[in-house]
Amino acid sequence: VAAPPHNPRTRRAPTEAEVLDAALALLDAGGPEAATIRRIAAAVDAAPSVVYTYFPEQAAVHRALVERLLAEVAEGAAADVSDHRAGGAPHWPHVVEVLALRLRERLLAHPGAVALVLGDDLSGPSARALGRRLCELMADAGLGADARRGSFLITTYVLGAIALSADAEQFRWGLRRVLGGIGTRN
Amino acid sequence: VAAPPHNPRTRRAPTEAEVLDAALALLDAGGPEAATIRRIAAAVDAAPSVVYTYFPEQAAVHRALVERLLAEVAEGAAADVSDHRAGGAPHWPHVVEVLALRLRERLLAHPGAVALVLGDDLSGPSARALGRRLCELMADAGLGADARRGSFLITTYVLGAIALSADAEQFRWGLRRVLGGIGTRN
DNA sequence: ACCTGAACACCGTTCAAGT
DNA sequence: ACCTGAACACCGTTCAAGT
Repeated sequence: VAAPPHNPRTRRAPTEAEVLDAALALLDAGGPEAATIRRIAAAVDAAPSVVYTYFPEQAAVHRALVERLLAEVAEGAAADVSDHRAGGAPHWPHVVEVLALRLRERLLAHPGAVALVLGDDLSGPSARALGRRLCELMADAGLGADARRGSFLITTYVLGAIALSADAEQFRWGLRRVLGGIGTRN
Repeated sequence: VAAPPHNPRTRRAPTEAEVLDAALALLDAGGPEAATIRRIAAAVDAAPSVVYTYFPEQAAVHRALVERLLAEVAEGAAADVSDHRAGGAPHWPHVVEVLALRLRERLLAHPGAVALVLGDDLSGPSARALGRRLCELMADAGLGADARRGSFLITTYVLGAIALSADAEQFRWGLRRVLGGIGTRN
């Protein structure tokens, strides 16, 4: 019942989301070097050049994948932080810990994407939103001028630990020490 | 006065060190994607396959480059640590700080190699030697069973900061907080 | 026995040629 | 006007053919 695959008139052009879905599936199945433009195109049953309909170069596909992965984390973060501000207010280190664990979990679900995130300049909307949330938390914690540095330190630690494949226990231990170090007056 | 380049009898086969020199030069000049097996071979005026005389695959060239870069740092570290143990003994955080700054400096001299180090599993001799030195320092500091975790945390921070292009001031600030966090009883 | 370079199976990216 | 797929300039890797 499928349409004849070689007639352009019956073949619907793939969506940007379909292209990204295919890229992520290839990334999960075969790591970063499997998520080739040509294979992405083949996965959506199209010519290689269709990818260029949405992305000017391969790096743009990578950026879009990073954005997609960080978007969920950023949304969750927004909710957590406003909960924190409104309600009973657990200690800020706990909120950061939840955030960090969520980010790690999200990335470990797509190990092939780790290299992409590490290579990213984190200038996308979701990366910026995450950084902003962290900054707010640090500022609320009374770090003042050091809030920016503190949030950068946390980001550094979380991504470094993921790059070095820290296990869950090591990750928690290090995170707590980092948070302790930030909280201590120098 | 140069020998005719196309006569194999007068063309000396390149050394492993010459191959690595060429690879590092290409890495410095054009980033990771410029250090191609074919371009490395061309730089030493040979056929692509000469690289396979010394390295079974491209990843082995990358590992060798990481090893070469870390070797200097590891040697310096050995000297610093034994100084620390023998002499007037500055605080261990100071020794770690020197070590961390040296590693950062060494890697920043070859920005193209940063991705290689982050992708490496740090199982080479120099990486292990560095890890051992850090562990000794942590153990001397009285961390006991946490020495291993502490040294891993430091490595995580240093590599993470390099990956995220932290500037010198941010690097020092974060490093001191990390060291402070390790030093504090939980 | 050894080393080469041509060959193979891929890449990312572009753009003339068809509809 | 639009989209395709052939073409271009590269890759990493292998191995028959020469010395």
